[in-house]
Amino acid sequence: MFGPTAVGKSELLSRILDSRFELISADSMQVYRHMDVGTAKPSAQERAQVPHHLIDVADPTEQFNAGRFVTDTEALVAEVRGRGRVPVVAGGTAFYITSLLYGLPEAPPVDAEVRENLRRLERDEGKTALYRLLLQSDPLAASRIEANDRYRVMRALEVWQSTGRSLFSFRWPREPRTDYRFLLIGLDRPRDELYRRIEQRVQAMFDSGLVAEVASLLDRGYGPRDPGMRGIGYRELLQMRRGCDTLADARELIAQSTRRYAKRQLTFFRAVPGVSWVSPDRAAEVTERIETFLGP
RNA sequence: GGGGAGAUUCCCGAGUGGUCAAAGGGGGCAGACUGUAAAUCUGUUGGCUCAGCCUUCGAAGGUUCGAAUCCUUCUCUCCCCA
Repeated sequence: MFGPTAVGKSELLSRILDSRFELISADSMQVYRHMDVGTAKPSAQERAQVPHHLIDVADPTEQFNAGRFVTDTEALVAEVRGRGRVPVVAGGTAFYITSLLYGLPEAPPVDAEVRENLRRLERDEGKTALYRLLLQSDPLAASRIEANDRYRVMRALEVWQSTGRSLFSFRWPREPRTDYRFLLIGLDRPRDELYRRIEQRVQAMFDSGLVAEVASLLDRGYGPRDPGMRGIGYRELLQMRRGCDTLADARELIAQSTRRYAKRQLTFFRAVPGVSWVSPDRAAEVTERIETFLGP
C-alpha cells in the first residue's frame, strides 16, 4: 500500500488491519531511531495493535538504502508467512516499494571508499569535473544522465570505478517479480485536500515537539551530515540562520518541501502499472479488495 | 497640509517608445527515476479554432505608424517634513 505523506495511510491501516496481518514499513526515514516526530512514526498504540517492522532499525548515521529494504523485507515476508500471517508492505517511499515489486537490479551496491574519493574530487574540482570524467570513462552512462544530475552522475561513476562496467550494462528488471503475489493499493485524494492536511501535519509536528526532538538529536551528537538528519523537517530546522529566520519561516519551508515531496511521490507511483487507486476515506472499499485478493 | 517614491502576468521583481505575452527567482502543474530516493534532475506556467489571433503591465483619457514604457486626470500604497 502506497500513499503520499499525510494522505491518511496510518489512520486507514489502523482501521482495516486485524490480527491476521503484520505490517512492513516502506519508509526511508522511519527506519531511523530517535526520529519520531518529524517522520510521523506510528504511535505506540498503533504499533501495539499490529506488529510493525522496519521501523527504528537504523542509526541516523547509517545510510539505509533500497537494497537493504528489499533484502530485509524478503526475510520478513518469509517470517510473517511462517507465523501464518499476511505481510502488508505500506509506506510512502515509492522507490522502495517498486524495488521490491520488480526486484533489485544487478548493479552492485557502492563501495564507500570509492564514493568518498569521488566526493573529494567534486569538492576540489567542482561539479562539472565529475560529469567530464563520466563523459570520458563511461559515455553510455553520460548519454543517459543529465549533466546537472549530481546524484546519478555520482552513482554511475561509482559503479564504473568499482566494477569497470557501465551502470547501464547491468540487467535491470522491467517486469514485476513472479515469486510473490501482489495487491497494489495506491492512496490519493484531491490535491487541495492533501495540501491542507500537510499544513495541519506540519503544525502538529511543531505542537508535539519537533524542535525539542532536533535539539535532542544534536545533543546525542548527530549533525547535518548524517543521513537521517537530511529528512524534511530536520534539515530545515538545522539550516535556520540565527536571528534571521523565525520558527514560522521554518514551518512554512517544511510545509513547502513536504508538498513538493508529495507531488514527486505521486508522480513516481502513478507510473507503476496495475495499481488500484482509492481514497483513504473509503476503508470499506479497501477491505473488500483485500478480502477478494486473499480469497476464502 | 507640503515634498518624494511607487502601483507589472499567482507572488516577489526586471523592464523606461518597436526585437515584450513581458528577464530572473519563488510558487503551481507535469514528467524522469538501474542499491543516498523525505534524494537528484527535466519541462512548463495569460487565453484560443495555436508557425496565427485575442486579452494583459492600478483606472480612464491622450500623444504616436506603434506605449508596460511619454502626457493628463483619477484611485490606492509607502517614505520624509509639518
